[in-house]
Amino acid sequence: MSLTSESEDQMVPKGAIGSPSIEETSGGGNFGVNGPLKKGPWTTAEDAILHEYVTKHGEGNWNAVQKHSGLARCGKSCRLRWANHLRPDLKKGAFTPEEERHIIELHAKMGNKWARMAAELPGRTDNEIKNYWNTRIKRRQRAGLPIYPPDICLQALNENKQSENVSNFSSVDTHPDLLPINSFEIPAVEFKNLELNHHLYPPPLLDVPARSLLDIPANGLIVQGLTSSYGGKSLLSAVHPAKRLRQSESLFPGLTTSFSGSFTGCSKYYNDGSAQNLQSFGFSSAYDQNLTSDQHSSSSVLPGGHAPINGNPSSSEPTWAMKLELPSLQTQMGSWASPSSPLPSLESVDTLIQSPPTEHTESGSLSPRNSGLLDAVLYESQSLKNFKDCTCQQTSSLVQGEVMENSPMDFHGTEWEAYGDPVSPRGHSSASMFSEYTPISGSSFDEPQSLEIIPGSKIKQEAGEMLPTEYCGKDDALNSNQMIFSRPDYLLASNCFGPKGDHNKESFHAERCSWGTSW
DNA sequence: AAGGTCCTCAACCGCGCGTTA
DNA sequence: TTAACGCGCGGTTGAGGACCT
Repeated sequence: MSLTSESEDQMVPKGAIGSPSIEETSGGGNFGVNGPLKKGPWTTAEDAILHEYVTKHGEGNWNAVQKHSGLARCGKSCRLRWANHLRPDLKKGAFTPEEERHIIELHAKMGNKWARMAAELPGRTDNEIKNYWNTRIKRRQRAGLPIYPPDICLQALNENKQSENVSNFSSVDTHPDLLPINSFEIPAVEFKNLELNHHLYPPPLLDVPARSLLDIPANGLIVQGLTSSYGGKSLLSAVHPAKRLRQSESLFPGLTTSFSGSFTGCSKYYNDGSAQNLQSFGFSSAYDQNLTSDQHSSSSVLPGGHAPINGNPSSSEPTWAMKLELPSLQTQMGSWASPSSPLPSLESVDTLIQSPPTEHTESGSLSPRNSGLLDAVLYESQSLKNFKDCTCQQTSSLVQGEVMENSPMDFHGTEWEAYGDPVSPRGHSSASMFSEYTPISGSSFDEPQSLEIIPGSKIKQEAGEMLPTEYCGKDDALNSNQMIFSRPDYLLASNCFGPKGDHNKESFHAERCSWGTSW
């Protein structure tokens, strides 16, 4: 589908550089110095003009290209064409297996940071990578396969842990901005939205969307930000600012919203009758205790100042569930597999679910954090204090929750099997799902809990005992299994989107086997 | 062979950030 | 201080080829 192979090259006469004679089918109402700006596929003649111009004048100042080259293309279009097709250092052709592998690894670490990924793949463009990934994702989702191979999960986990060691949570003490990024940053509103919008998702249609939702990585970016100052930027820099403002606003303002209540819709939706469990699984209590105890803190804890600014009108699109953001495994690794960031990725949820406006979005107020003033810092400090004060309560409440009805062993045994049924809309206990998060949510900053003491870690260990080693390779079986269990898709799929006890072992095996052949 | 569907990917769009005047 | 501009990024769209019935 080469654009330059088009036979309409004549549309732009050779030697048109400097000539305003390029016009023909102008796509839109935009006008440049050369008349209406053209849109659509580039012709070889246009390519030649652009190439010549850039060769002569260098890259940059793309609007000048449009002005001086005679191209009836906006600077933006010129830049894109050059970057994606004309650059001399571009590597054409299909991705090599090595490149594919690298992309997977990079995505596990970075999420949808296409430009960054492209920087790691010489000769490849962000657009190429993005298209490749999206295609690949669709394929795998159709096949009901996991997005990441276990070894990459493991690798991402290890890297994430390393980076965590470099900048561990001690930084919280000195970096108030990081404090907010903790396990309590749960997009309760998102779940609320699930309820609000569940009518959009007739159970039969859940398969793909649910899968997509689940495949979302937790907000690894959060961890990333915490642990490795991704790209030299601060914490949430990895999260698209636009999204933070346009979508996330609605994520957190409703932190006072009972998580259980929010998820009730989900459980109800999936007809697994786990609403009760959800309500008591402890997450809600943890949330409520911590967040509702201080509404300000609920918004102040929002990383990057996600505090609601308004009703977030832009996030009302009902298309939320169809988004396929595949979050970074780092997210998964960090947020799901490590005690430090236990909760579902804010970004992933954020990205996946464009929250419709809710009453919560209005209930929120600007977080003091956003002010950048001293009081914000003080406020931050207070929030931290409150957080710590609540930690014990939360933890205990979690333990006491009905979720405990699910013994770890029981829970994990079935969950694992459930993982193999990625498209099963039917339910598993949502409560059990949260049981994994819960422990983490109750973790304390000043207690980088060991795996032994956090329920989540215990779960992992048990999971590892139950998992077939061949899935991940003998040596890494345990770790890989841990990874699997830390995967958001696994967690969600097994807990929220299917009734407990209703598992598809065939699917599981199919998926398990797929790892060895589909990469 | 024709029609329909799926898939790929180039290109566009909207947005935010940084710089500059 | 702020508005304008340039740029880059990520998400989405749609044309066209491939495949299927």
